[in-house]
Amino acid sequence: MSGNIRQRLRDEIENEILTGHWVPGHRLDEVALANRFGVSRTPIREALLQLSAAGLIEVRPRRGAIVASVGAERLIEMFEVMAELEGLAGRLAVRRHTDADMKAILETHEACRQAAEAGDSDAYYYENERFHFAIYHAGHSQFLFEQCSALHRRLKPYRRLQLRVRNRVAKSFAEHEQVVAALTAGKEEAAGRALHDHVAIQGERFSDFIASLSHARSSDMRQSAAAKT
Amino acid sequence: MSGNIRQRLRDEIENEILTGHWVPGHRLDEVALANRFGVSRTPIREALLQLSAAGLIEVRPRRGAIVASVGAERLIEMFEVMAELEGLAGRLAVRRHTDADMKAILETHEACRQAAEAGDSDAYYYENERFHFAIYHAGHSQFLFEQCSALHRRLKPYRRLQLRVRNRVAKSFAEHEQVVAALTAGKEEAAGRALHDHVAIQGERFSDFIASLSHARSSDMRQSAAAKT
DNA sequence: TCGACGACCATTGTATACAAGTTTGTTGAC
DNA sequence: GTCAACAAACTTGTATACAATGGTCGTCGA
Repeated sequence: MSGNIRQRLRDEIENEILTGHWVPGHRLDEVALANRFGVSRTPIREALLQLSAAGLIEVRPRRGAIVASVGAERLIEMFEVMAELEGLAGRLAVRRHTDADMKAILETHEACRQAAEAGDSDAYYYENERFHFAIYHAGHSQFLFEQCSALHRRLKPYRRLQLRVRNRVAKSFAEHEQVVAALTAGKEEAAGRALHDHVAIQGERFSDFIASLSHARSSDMRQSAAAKT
Repeated sequence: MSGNIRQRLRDEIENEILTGHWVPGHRLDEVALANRFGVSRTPIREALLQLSAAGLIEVRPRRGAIVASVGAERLIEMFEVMAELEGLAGRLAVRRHTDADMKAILETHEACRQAAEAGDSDAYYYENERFHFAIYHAGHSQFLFEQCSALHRRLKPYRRLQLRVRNRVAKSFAEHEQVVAALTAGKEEAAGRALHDHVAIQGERFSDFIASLSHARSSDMRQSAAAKT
């Protein structure tokens, strides 16, 4: 139970950020975190530096670490890259999937269907994640799997918010159906395109979506600034 | 001149790895590095952890850090992803490039031509890098630029080795010509495909290439093991 | 009353000390 | 002679102390 402490800290802090519990711009106080987790500053610092290397936080020399703020343009860029990688994963999945891979994909697809029909966006959010990971896995490229996973996790909070938009769950599932159809038919290009568009469509709608989000954030910051005084 | 020490250490160590000065599997001794750079273990550890987050080294709890060994399959996977991202960068460059972007691309292209005609593979290696970065830049996607840069740097040593293969420089330049032609003609898909294939072709040839590389490495290790006794 | 300069305090960066674990070498027994 | 077990030394992980810097608050002057 040593050496894993840093790992645990990294995961906990990462989780706080990815769940949106800490707003972008939120300052990460080393001593406060050390007290909270009952450790010294050293492992905290090491965890923070790892997170900074992953791009989740920004460390400004002598001025502490803050949760990285992801601007609208950058978010769109990230979805753009994600779309490209998902497309690749889809094509590779068609070429390389085993029976077990396809079984896993179809199972998660069915779980998505149930969540979608129940109108349960939180359940859909969870099953959707499993569906995509099943496809990454079926591509049989460890590196691509890691890249996709990292980006997927990074975009998690925004994806979750978007699923709450009216009808988005139903549309998302319809897109999944196309993906599955192409996969089972063994149509490489179609599967790639379907997955690409499935992700890209989310990025494309973000221009206006972000506007409301950054609005909410600025009110949050006003709130926390007021609480500080 | 503080807080940059860690950055400097990170870059120095990263450089040692990327230039192939330290073989995969090489153990990174914290005190040795601390002595070498004239600092304490703390900033060394922090630099190492950042590198581990970037995937350049592996840290095994209580057992120290080693230079990550990149297996043949993984290397091919990385080129596969790189090809995909370069393709995207090419297509975006067609859509979004400014006059200055195109000027930069053509300039580096000409520099490549001169190096290729001179048969100077080292110069070509350098100019080739600038050429690709110019294209990443022309895509006007900060995130994509970062992803491409990181992967490009990561694959640097292998690319350099490959350029020494007979005729590879000439063939590489011929591929660049196609890329430039598609870019100037404004053909998005063609540019994307040309760049994709330009990178993918390198990965595809690695199966046999790696065999000789790992052979050379094992003889290196025998050598260093002999030197140790 | 507003702005600028200075001092103090809070927080980060680095070093060192201490604890815990892994590896290696030596010794003994089979 | 070889294998195993124990011990010591070396290496990593964590805590704490100290140094350095940036921000903030207060005071003084215009």
